[in-house]
Amino acid sequence: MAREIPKAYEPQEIERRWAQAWFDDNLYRADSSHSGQVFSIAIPPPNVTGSIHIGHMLEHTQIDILVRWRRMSGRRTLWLPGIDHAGIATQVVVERQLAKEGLKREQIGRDEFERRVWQWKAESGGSIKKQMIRLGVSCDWTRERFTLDPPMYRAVMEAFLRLYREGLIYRGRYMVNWCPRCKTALSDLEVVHESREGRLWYIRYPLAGSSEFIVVATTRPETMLGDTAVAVHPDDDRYKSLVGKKAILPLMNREIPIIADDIVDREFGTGAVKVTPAHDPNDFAMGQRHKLARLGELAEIEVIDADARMTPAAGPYAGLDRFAAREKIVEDLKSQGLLDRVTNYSLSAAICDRCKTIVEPRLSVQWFCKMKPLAEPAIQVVRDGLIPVVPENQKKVFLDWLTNIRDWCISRQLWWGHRIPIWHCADCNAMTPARDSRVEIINGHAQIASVPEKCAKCGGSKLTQDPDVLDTWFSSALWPFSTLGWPDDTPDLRTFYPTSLMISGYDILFFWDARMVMMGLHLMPQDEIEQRIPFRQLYVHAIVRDPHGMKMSKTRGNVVDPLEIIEKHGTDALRFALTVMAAPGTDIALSEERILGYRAFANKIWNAARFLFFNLEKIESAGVTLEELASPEVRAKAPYPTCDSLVHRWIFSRLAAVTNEINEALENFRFHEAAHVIYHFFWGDFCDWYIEWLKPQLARLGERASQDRDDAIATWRNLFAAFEYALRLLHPFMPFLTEELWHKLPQPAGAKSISLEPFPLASPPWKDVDAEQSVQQLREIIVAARNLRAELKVEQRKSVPAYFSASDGKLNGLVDRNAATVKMLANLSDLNLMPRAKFPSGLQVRSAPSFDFGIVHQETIDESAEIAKLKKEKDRIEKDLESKRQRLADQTFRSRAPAEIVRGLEATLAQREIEYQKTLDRLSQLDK
RNA sequence: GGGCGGUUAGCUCAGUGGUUAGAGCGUCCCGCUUACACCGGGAAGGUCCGAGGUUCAAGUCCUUGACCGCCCACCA
Repeated sequence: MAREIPKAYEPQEIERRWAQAWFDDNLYRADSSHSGQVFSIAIPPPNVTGSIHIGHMLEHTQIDILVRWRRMSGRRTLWLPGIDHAGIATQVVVERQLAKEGLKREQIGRDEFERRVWQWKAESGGSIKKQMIRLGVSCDWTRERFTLDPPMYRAVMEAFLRLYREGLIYRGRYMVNWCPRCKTALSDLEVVHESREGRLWYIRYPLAGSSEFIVVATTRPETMLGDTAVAVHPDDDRYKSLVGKKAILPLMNREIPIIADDIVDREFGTGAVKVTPAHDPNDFAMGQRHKLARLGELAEIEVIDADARMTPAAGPYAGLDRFAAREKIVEDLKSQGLLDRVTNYSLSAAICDRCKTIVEPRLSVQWFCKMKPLAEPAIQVVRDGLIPVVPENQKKVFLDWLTNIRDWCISRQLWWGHRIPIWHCADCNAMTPARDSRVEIINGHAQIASVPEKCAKCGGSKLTQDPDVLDTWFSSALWPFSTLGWPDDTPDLRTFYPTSLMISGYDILFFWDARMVMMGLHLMPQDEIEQRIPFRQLYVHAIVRDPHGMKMSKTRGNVVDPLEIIEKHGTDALRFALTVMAAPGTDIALSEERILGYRAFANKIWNAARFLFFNLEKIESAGVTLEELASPEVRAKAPYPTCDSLVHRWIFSRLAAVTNEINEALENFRFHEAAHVIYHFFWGDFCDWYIEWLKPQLARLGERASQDRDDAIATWRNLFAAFEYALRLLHPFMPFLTEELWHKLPQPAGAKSISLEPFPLASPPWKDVDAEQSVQQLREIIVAARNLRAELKVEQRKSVPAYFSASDGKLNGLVDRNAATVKMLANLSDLNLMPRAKFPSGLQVRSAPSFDFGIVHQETIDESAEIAKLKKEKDRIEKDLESKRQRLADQTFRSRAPAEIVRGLEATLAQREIEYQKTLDRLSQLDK
């Protein structure tokens, strides 16, 4: 048994050692072959390209706390880890690598490109896993998943094929968000809007056969080349007469109709709008409505291509970049006198979430998932509380989004991802799906196996697979069940689905959480809807901000790297800091000072342990072994009675209370409360009071008298038992520290980890109101004594005599019985109990409603300051008394408020009156 | 345009209608008492953003205003 422990807690080596041990031992492997209550959770899989950031740290900390707590509480617990292939992000990384070699992916081809990505993954993709292991997350690593692994690939194929056959996935030419840099379509969610200063150009469109103009306002003059109409509101008197007439499109000299449509806002600009069906979603819809197709091929004129360059249809501007074209067009309009005016206009720019390039609305052929039918059941389960959402206001956000949901563009023009299992016929253009979802492994990687042999429509054999891959979030949506073996009916799926809980950030509520609910409900086979939901609860956590509440960002330079912090202060300290600040629904302002504070907390506990072991030599020289004091069997029978057991009754009563508070807080995701409770218990109750109070008793071990000796042994046993019990309470929050210390205590043979020990659950029978009250009163008296000493500038080490007067005999008896402790903790040489009236003269006295406490004052006190202070106190009490008396005099209050409240107020008033009187007494003493 | 948060001590934040509103850090005073200076003891510091209202009782509930932040939206 290692008795010597270092003076300061140095977490680095200890944490690394335990993290590795937990991983190597497969300590958190979940068993699906037994019955019993289950707690399961699927990790929000970090991106394979990523590195652990502070958001992961928060998320993993919260999950790990709950997982450790549930596991210790006896649930069969699974936390399933995994990594996401992260389509665009990963592809970008490898493309950059290629660029360094002067290559583009098109040059090396799809197969070679995919090979390169896999190679990259093999080399660098493991770092995030290593980091997670280092964090000590209690995942079941035997069940680790990667979204492109064969079983997952197959699940994605299965989901796609089913939805396709049901008509919920379709292909078509629609307006999508197009990123000209990533060269792929994006879903609406992957486009973010940023407010930017822009311009509004007013352009004159000459009316055909007239010298008049109609002026339109636009933020995007370059699109005018693709205009096929001008639209006005049908009720707009200014333009009514023009509807049905033609305008001449400047620069292109094309005749376009003037149409009327309700969507036009009469207030905006001139009330006349140019219509560009190929480059604006509204205009596209208008084009459809007005069947501009009757104009033949001019209906949707694409003037901007996939690279955001002007197409041949842009005439003289062909080949120019979209923004260069804009400038030139404005120039040309100006020189032709067709630019009416330009105003400043603040607009919201649509930009690619990944690369921040301005996104282009673009017509293209894409795959879509029909959302309305999927959203309805999801709305139902959330609305009806089958999946409670915490904090609850997120529920509304969730439901609003689902209610207004639009179809989801699921195809991406990338090479890294799950390839769409559909084949196109070269002869008749019909589509033929894979025959089933089976996958085969080619070059070590999954790929669809059941390739169709001939076209389902014409029987032709010239089939080519659709080149697109699926949005990464499509596979994410299946995560809670694809990771458990779906579509097969596996023991894991039967045991752990629905998962117990989903914890994720509010930033991916729509990206991920909502889609998991929809897919789970639609694809899982069970009849009962509550068996199909992907998780039984949804906890939405906040984001971590910098010390001033600013969002962390690379450009601001205020990003903190959790791994750096961990190296400096330890994982436990960071975990605790994040936890104690994590009130549901509010963001966290994380500062290094705060982390330092919890590093100090870890050190405090470390040193409490150190104290326990410090005296072992003395103990052993007295012939007592550590096992006798702290073996599991001995601990189990605590608390042990002693001849003066007040403080023991008190600490165990506190433990009982704290146990209930922590369990209840965790039950309700009130992480900050739970952490707060254990913090103050350990530091305040256990270290500051319990240990300090016990010190003299512990020292009595060497004494000959058998009563003292027995008492000392009982005291030691209680101390160890309380400490070990508290370590278990703390373990989910500070896993490393508690594991290390727990192993320094005697443990049963084969005991592996504190994390597999029971978490204190059922309310232990230790509640002792009398002991809590008594210790509270003694604490107040000791604090009053210290307070008075400090005010009188009595030297800290100097022991002085004191006088004490209690308001009642009970308190007097309590102080009498505990005089030794009071004297020790307040450093008093003597404690004389006598009525206030008999206090010797020349004392300085401090008073509380229930007692007076006096010591001889050594120095003259600053009387005027003292008087000022007392007057302030007097005013305060007067105000308080007045308001209380008023309330008590109010008959409505007396008749309507609960009797308990009235009684409480009366009692407080009585106390305050005593305080008031005592304050007046002191004032009159000083004033004379 | 719609919606959601927030405004409480110098700073960052808790606070579940009820008796004298809390924490951490910071500040000030005193202490290296053999667990811990990553410590111990003590102290100062708040008309809970403003205005109305409900209630016996409001930091807490309602209405409204101001300011700050965020999300959503087919804001030419």
